[in-house]
Amino acid sequence: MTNHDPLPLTRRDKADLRRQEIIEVATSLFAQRGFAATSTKRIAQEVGVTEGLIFHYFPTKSELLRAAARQRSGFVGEVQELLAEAADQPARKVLPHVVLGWTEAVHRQSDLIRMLLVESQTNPELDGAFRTVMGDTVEAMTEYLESRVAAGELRQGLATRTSAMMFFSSLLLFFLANRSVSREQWLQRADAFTSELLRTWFEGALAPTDTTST
Amino acid sequence: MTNHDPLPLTRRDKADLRRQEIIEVATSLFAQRGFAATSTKRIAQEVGVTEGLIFHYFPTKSELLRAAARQRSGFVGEVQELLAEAADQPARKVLPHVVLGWTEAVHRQSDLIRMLLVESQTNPELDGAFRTVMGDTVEAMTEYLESRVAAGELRQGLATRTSAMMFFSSLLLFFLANRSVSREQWLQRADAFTSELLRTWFEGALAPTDTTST
DNA sequence: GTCTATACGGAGATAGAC
DNA sequence: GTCTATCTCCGTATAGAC
Repeated sequence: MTNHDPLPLTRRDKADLRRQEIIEVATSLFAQRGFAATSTKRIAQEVGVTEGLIFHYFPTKSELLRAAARQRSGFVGEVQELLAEAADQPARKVLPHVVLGWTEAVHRQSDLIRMLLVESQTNPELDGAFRTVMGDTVEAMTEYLESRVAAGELRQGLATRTSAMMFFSSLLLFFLANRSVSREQWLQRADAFTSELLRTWFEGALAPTDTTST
Repeated sequence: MTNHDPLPLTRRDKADLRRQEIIEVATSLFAQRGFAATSTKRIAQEVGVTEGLIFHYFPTKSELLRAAARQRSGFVGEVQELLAEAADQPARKVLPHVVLGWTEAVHRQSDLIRMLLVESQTNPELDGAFRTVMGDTVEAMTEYLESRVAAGELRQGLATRTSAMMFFSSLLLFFLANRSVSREQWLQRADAFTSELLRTWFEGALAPTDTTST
């Protein structure tokens, strides 16, 4: 039993893999068609197993949704890591990289994000999950911005949390608005959008008060 | 027929009213529970009629969704009006009012907005409706901002469309994040959020380059 | 215009063999 | 762990009386 097989796939391992596989397929379908509009039969077909097996792993369809929503840790971890690397570095230098990295993280976890966003609007249980993702992400960014205010790079009295929310919101809607474009187009637009967003945020929208007139 | 009754409720009028009533109830339920999770029976109950009558007015449930999505004109008109009033006036003066007005418009049409946002993610037909709302709104704001650049109030080379998207995104997510708070709390937060957002956008995040040192 | 009655299919879920 | 078979209910939609 506990000997080291060449192919170390115990029954338990196989079960875990299948479980994970079901969760991933379900997440993808929930994101594309919505939870209520996705039948357990369809999930089973896509996985390549019988409907009964779905209920072997998950007592109810709702339980499967909950399990799918619990994957969120991946995304939050990714964005926090990006900010951890940036700590103590000047915003002008690292934010372009961080913000673009966020956008890519959203893109990579697009199924999960869309499922959370959509289902959280109608499902009180997922509401918490979405709020956590948003809250943790915004919190991490807020702290970084605060540190740059303290370092003197950013303005005293800057609305750091509101700024963080603004970044999060803009990136999320950018993602929603561009979800159907090709990979290259997407990268190009993401780069243009994030750099314009950052430049505006850094420098402000007002024309310089003309002290050194023409 | 064409005479002027004291109570001018023709059969046609009554039918139109009922139709409208069904659309409104449906919009509300679709927003709260999602399209797929809302049964025609439930809609009928809420309206106070029989299920059969729903199908007298709308051939299919999907057709009812389409009809509900077509109400969108109200919201877009409202935001465009706000900007029309603001035309040629300085951004510093009118944008606080405009942005707060947007937020209130979103709030007033919250069912419609949420339904569009959520269902557009899974329904290709509604995708167009949502994009139109977003596109028209962003376009109107972009034009106004351009005019303020031309007037010399805002910076040359300002990313006007990206700025407009930023406003739209931030307001939408503000709305999603605060949909369950009380009316007073909501007004208070909306006021704080929009004024912080605007101040940051106007003035930028960078600390002033210290030419007049201490 | 509105209701009653009903057809029909597909949904989630269970039992039990292998 | 996986499949086959089956149950039950509820969903959308229709027909026809009033």
